[in-house]
Amino acid sequence: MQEDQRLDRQVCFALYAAARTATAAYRDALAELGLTYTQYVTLLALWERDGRTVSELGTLLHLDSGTLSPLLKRLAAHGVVERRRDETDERRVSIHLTEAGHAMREQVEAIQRRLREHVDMTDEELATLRELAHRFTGAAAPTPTTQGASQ
Amino acid sequence: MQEDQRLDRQVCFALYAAARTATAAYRDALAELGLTYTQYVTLLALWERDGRTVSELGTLLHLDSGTLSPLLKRLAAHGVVERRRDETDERRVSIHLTEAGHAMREQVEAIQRRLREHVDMTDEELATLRELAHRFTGAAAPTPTTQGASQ
DNA sequence: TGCAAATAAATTGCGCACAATCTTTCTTGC
DNA sequence: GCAAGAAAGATTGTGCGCAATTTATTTGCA
Repeated sequence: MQEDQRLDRQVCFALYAAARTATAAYRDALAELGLTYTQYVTLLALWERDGRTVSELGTLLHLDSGTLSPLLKRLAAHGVVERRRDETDERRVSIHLTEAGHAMREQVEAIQRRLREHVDMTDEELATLRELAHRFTGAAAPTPTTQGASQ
Repeated sequence: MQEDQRLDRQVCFALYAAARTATAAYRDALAELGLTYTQYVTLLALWERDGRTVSELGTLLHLDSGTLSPLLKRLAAHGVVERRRDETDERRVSIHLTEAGHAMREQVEAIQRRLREHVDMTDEELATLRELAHRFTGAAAPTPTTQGASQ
């Protein structure tokens, strides 16, 4: 009866499906470098600025320590990053790229270029998709229960 | 150096973040019904057509039996669906909504309406986002290694 | 100064996602 | 009819993603 309830009308489902398609597209190529998609975006954040704390990465990637702690431990075990206790604040742990971590950047760039070519959409379309997805993230993020559910 | 490598330039990361924001927006409301987001989309698929097999659900939701089998077992344990061995083909298992499963539909509709109101984007913007995300899913889905990586 | 509250990470537990494997049932080619 | 292969679903194992809790450290304030 309610046509708005159909699966193919749902923006959220479209995003859910697209996001998993995106990570799937990276999967095989990243696996050759021994990386998962989330580990890859963590490296993107570190290439942009090295030495971030766990919390900073969490804010940027929208992930908490429950996800990042073991993930960073695996990246460290893999020799890609190094974890350092902050000397001025012993609660903090800063994450630093190793030589191997820096070296991966070029290979990842090649992967990104290859995947971009594989997607049959224009730059404009992808830019619009990115912008709208970004706006959606901002618009839907603050939980509705906190904002106006007291009534 | 490569500005295209920046996190906020990545379409995939925008989708990854937006999808998690979307499921997060549903989380609390669905939790009151005892549902997760993936269980919810499974119900959407069944409300549209009841009695689907595990494979059909898998095709529609882009999920495999490794995800669906335990998920459907939980939905069944929760009294929302019922699993039936197909009599003509004993390999198949068809999933049927229970009375409780049908009854949930209205409450879910209310949740959807409430969340829609909470997102400060126009119908046109959301429609464009949905369409582009859908196209992206189609465009990026066939793995690049299968298509043209033999060179 | 001292102690409660806040903050940063880590840990635990559960539910996806997904690859890989296994079991059961069906189809097929003969 | 029967063996080989395919198909459907379940199982196992790993890595997120997130809530809830725990531990360690720092801050604030009486």
